[in-house]
Amino acid sequence: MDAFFASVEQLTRPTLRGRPVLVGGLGGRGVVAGASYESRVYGARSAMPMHQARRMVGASAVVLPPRGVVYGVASRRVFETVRTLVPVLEQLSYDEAFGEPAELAGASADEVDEFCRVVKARVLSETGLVSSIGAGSGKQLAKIASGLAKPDGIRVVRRDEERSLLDGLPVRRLWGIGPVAGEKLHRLGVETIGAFAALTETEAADILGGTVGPALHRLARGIDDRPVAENAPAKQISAESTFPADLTTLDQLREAMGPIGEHAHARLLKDGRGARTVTVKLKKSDMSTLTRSATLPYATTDAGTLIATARRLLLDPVEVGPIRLLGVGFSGLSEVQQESLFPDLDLMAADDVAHTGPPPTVTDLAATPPAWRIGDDVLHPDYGHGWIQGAGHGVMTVRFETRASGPGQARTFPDDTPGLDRANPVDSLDWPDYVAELARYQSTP
DNA sequence: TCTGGGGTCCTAGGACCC
DNA sequence: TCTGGGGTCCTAGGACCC
Repeated sequence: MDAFFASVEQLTRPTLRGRPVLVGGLGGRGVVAGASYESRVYGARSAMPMHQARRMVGASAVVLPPRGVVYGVASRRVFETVRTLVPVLEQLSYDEAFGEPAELAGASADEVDEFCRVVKARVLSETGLVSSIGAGSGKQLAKIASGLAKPDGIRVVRRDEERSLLDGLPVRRLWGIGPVAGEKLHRLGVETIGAFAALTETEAADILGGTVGPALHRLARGIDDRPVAENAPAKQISAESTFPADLTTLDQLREAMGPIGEHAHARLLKDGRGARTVTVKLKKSDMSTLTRSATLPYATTDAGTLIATARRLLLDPVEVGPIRLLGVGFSGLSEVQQESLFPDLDLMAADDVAHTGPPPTVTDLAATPPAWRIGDDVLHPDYGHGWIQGAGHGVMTVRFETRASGPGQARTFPDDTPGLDRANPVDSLDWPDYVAELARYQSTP
């Protein structure tokens, strides 16, 4: 998908179409998670510090916090659509997947191109989102081709052009060569995939390690017979959070562990499996990370056990230095049987919880409801679904629009306007059946 | 005002077992 | 009476991906 997060924002908030949109953390330590093509013109890119991207784009930048649930639903719809044409998909992320449609075995480049056209058109008509498709003899080439196809394109790499295409590309374009490997190769004067391919396998192994080196060397030579396979179940479930300012005491870390541990635990419950190993991750102010882990004798879904284990693993900032990020991970995931050896004790414990309730969380203790923030979805009894364009000084500006409404009007209200309520962000993606029907009718030749 | 959050895979040392 | 080899599990760190 092209500029996926930003494109979903532009789809569901039509006023943003044609404008430089940046999606990501708004705080001082946020980075860009999605940049629309209009913002890329100014040099903004994913993973760039948000303040830097905002400065590059200037006053016209629209900066929005990520709406993960909306992207999740959009992503599901995209791949459900693709699956009708390519049943086996290997999903790489929210917005990218490999497929190897059986009917294209032995097909000509023109036939592959035509197939891609059908997929792209189907994704657009079903979801309203623009995609790019790359095709080649293996996953590495398909991936490179899809990068070349962007935006809104198709690129089919024929066998007889593989070598010349690969040879000229910077070695960093090889999937698996990151900043460290790229720098190692640069120091040795190896700048292109062709130059890397020209090394011996032994040299590749010496530079990049005995496993990774030869594997990447084969890819650089265009040898890529890795299968396309459905994703395996997750091996690890984690949550982490970067603090607005570094934490300097163990007490602060212990307190911060609550919501982060609960977040990770909620996702574990959603997965349905239990975890045996708890890992705590601490990122220091110099960006280096420390991890500590502990393995329990059995897998569990119990929040108390898992979070208490995580708390025991914390290190004291007085000893290790200020901490900017805390993370908790659960691994060693397996089905856990619900039957207990001690049902009576469990009943008593459940009774306990019923009487005392769960311990209060940080959010419970905040007396006031969370304030309206830029990007929030709202519902007004007369004007319908909208999003907050600006907030502060006791007033807020809401633009009433969704994917279905087209560009809408902005109105300004006092913060405490009765009837103005939080809305389900996913509703902004709604596309009434009759509109979809009409779109299909109009696109039929 | 530097650098998010959620993942996978690899390496390497040590414990432990046969 | 000084010491092999293979295997698994656990822990910690790091590269890389989107």
